[in-house]
Formats: sequence, structure tokens, C-alpha cells
Amino acid sequence: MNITQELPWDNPRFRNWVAVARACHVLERTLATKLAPLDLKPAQLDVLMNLYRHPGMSQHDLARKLLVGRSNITMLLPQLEARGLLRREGDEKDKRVLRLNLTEAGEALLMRALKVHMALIEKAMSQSTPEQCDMIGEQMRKIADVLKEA
Amino acid sequence: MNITQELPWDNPRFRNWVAVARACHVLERTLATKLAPLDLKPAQLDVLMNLYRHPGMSQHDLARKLLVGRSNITMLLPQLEARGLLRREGDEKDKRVLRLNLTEAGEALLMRALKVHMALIEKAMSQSTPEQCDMIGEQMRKIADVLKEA
DNA sequence: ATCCATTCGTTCAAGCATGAACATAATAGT
DNA sequence: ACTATTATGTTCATGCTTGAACGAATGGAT
Repeated sequence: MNITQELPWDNPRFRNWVAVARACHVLERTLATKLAPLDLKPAQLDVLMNLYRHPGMSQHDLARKLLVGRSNITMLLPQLEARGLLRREGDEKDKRVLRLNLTEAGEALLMRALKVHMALIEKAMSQSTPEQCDMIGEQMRKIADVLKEA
Repeated sequence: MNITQELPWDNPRFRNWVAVARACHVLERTLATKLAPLDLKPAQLDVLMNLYRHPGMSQHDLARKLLVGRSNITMLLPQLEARGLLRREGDEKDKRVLRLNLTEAGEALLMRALKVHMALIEKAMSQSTPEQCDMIGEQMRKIADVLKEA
């Protein structure tokens, strides 16, 4: 081991990952402000998106998809349910689980929010060629996989 | 405009960005747990890193670097100062600003935390070739730039 | 049948981040 | 010099997220 350990800032992998994290952070913040007129937070949009794609999901499944704790979902859903954006219905077979479904209003709001989200992502990713874009996605999926095992 | 508007999930840019966001999220959470033995949060590590690279920074500059509000810095620093990891000293010329510097202890803890951080990033980014890695960093810097203007 | 472990959802306290409102200091305009 | 504007940092209330502890329901082992 060297006396003067290599500083991370000289390491391309470090510098490049920092760029990834910053880009994520900036896009998240930007999305939050652009979503404000719809009275939606990014986390809430994530909920609506997942319920649209996976109707009848349980809260536990949703938490795992979103990479958050179960209690987070418990705190998050009542607001959306009170706004009439989704329904929570007890499962017949397993009385522990609550099945989640979007309402019409939820779907409608989701579609409006998706336009905002898509526009932002288009703006960001249109800087890359389709090949670069796909490569980035591929590498990122690998990263998520290898880290989930850690 | 089409009757059935294109769903984002069919759009490569959307899918690939989602992968980026997920990878970021997973790495952040993993870093948090790996940093727990040092009693450091990722946000606190970001502070130490920036002070190491830019000694004498003001709180405002630090907030801008970290992409957070100034009040966040105000809430964050006293803990680190109380632990003797950094000093806050009033500027002679401009009595509004506080100059921030790491202490010896702060630097020592930073070096230990950087080993953890680097190991994690190595694990993640070593899945990509150096060329892919650089390309990813380049694209992400472009994204951060174009979004900051929005 | 009866435990035992597991799973699902909830509650609660704690820690973070945010934005608005504020106080103080510096700067520019006149 | 005097005022108005801007810049820096703080305070405070609010909301989000987490993790631990809990209750209820399920499933499996004997």
C-alpha cells in the first residue's frame, strides 16, 4: 500500500460516478418543482406509476419496487387515497394484504404527470445517441443488480 | 396527437433513465449502511469531501456545491463541528461569511470514509470498461448542465 | 390441534431536508 | 451621506423517510 493513498478525485470511476449522482439529484429536484402545480411529489408519482403497471399490487410489493421501507408506504398511501387517486381493498384469500388499484382520477392525474416527467427525461437523455442511451441503461441495471447482492 | 399516447415504458430514454435513478438510489442506500460504523451519513461525507477539496469555503458555496438549501447546511454543520471534524471561523473582510475548514480529526475520518465509498464505487463501476465509464460520466455532466438552465 | 416462525400492515419517535421569514452585513445608486 | 438592494447565515414549522416495536393473519411442523 502506498504512503500517499490514491485520492478518489484522481480516479475516473469516482469522478464519473459523482457525475451520475449529481445528474440524478438535479433531475429529481427539477421534477419536484415541475410537478408542484399538480400537487404531486416525485415519490407519489412513483407510486402511481407502479400501480398503473401492476394493478392489484400489495403494499409490500410496492415498497420493494420503490426500494423504500414498508412504513413509508403506509404513510404515503392515505394522502393519495383521500384524494381519490387509488383504492385499497382487502384481499379475500389473505386477510393481511391490501390490494392497491388506481381510480379513474388517479389514472388521469398520472397521465398528466407523465407528460411532465417524460418531457424532462427527453430533455436530459436527448443529449445522448440511442446507442449511448441504451448502453447507459444497461450498465446501470448491472450496477443495481450487483449492489443488491451486497 | 395519437389517441393512445405513447406510454413512457415503451420509450428507451424513459426506461434507461429509470435504471439510472434506481442505481443511484441503491448505491446511496448501500453507502449509508456501510458508513454507519463510522457514524457518518452520506450527506455528511459530502460535506467533508467538499471541505477537503475546497478549504475555506463559505456555507453558501458549500450549499451550492451540494445542491441543497443554505438552511440545510446550517442544520448539518453544528453536529460535525461539535464532533471536532471541522472549524467555522468568521471572515475578516466580510463579517457575514463563515470560512469552513477540516480539522485533523475531520481529515482522518474522511480518509476512512473514502475507503468505504471508493470500494463501493469500484464495485459498481468496475462492471463497465474505462471507455464506457468515461462516456457515462460525460453524458451525465451534460445532463446536469442542461437541467441547471431549466 | 397446537405451537412457532414468517409475513403484512401499522404506529411511533427520531432524524433530515425544505422553504419562508428574519437579522445582520455589505454594496450600489443617488 | 442615505437609502435601497443584495448577500449570508439562522430560525422555525412542515413534511418525508427510516427503523424498531407491535398486532393480526398465515403456514408449517409435529
